Amino acid sequence: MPRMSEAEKQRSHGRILDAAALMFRERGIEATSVADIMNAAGMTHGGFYRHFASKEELVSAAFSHAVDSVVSDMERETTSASRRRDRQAYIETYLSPAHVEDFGRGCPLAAMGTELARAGGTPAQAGANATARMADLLRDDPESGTDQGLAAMALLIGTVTLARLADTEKEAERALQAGQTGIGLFQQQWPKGGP
Amino acid sequence: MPRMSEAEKQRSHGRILDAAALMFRERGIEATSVADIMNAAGMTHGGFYRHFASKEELVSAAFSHAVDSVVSDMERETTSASRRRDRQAYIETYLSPAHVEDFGRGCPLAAMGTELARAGGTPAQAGANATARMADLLRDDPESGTDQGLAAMALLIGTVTLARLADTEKEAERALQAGQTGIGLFQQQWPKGGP
DNA sequence: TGTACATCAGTGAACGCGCGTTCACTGATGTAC
DNA sequence: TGTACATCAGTGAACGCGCGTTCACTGATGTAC
Repeated sequence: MPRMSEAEKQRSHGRILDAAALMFRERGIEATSVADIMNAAGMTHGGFYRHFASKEELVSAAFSHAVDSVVSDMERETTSASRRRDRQAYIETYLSPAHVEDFGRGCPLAAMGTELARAGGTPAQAGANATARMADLLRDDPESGTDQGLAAMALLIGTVTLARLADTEKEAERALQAGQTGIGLFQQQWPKGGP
Repeated sequence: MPRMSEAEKQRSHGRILDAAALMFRERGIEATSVADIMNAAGMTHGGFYRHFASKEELVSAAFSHAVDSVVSDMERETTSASRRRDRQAYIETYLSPAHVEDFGRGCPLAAMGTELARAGGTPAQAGANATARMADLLRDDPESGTDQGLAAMALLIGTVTLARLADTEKEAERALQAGQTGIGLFQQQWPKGGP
């Protein structure tokens, strides 16, 4: 059957990235094998190394791919009003039971953050970039410091982590509610000053 | 050499638990093998199953052991003044560069939370228990709702997660600073009411 | 208190298995003339 | 436009390796008399 055309190869590449971005978040990096991902992408494992030099390289690429898919829509907004609307919608989705249940399509930092930090190197760097990108989008005002976005990001990640551990839906909802209240406080009461 | 006395066995059991609590946090659960832990505890891997029925059982036990070591001192405090002092000291230590660097002796939820949630079953239940325990200790006032402790816990976990991803010390410090400011807001401005 | 014996904590080889990676192979693609 | 040929995307078997778990074995411990 091989060889495929260049266009076909790029399509394969995209399918690998999509599958990896989903499965790494769903099951974790260590628990997901190269063969698992290639199967999900409709290929056998042997072809993997025509696309990536190693699993570690795929980890960075798939993580950044996942971040793009979550964030790039918001980055395109131009007016401050539409940005604010997007931000509110994002927070609402983030702190929803659906997000708690769906690791695979959820926040890449919440799903992979700790594993990336332990991995160090390129994967951790991709994580640091994502942090900056997402914190900037969550930043509420030019008047509040950049820290406000960072704190909001931290609170969102921590809240979803706790909600995912809860053994009942009710406890998960309580965690989400607490996170929501906290975000509200950050938006209304964060000390002004600093760029 | 075998067989050891009952007292000796209990000491071995403690060493396995200590090693597992350290290594699971340091390297992650999946990345730590039963043999690694037994070696660190000064034994060979074969004896493991005289102590635990499976690796999963050890995960729950070691996690709870880690939580105990972090939390039981605080739970012993009786007066509300000494509790408050302990709480402040705990938060300060939590949001320190030392904690960011030291996975192994740090917060078990920050190190293992996501992995426990994915594991489900007993490990996730142990995580849920720990959440309740720690959130209760972080709760600032009888006047603030229980949610305040939960939000504080979430912010702490998220902050350390982001700080651990940072590629420079300066960025890590910025995350910790943002978390500190957020905690301050929770303590002073959290809406009153609720049990 | 002394003796005979069952128990069982820890050892180290072995089990089947799946991992990340390599490689000879295939045949359609893209290129040179 | 047609032909000859090098390229290389994807296949599937194979590599060495470490995993969680099992097991026959050992000898000190704890127990029964």
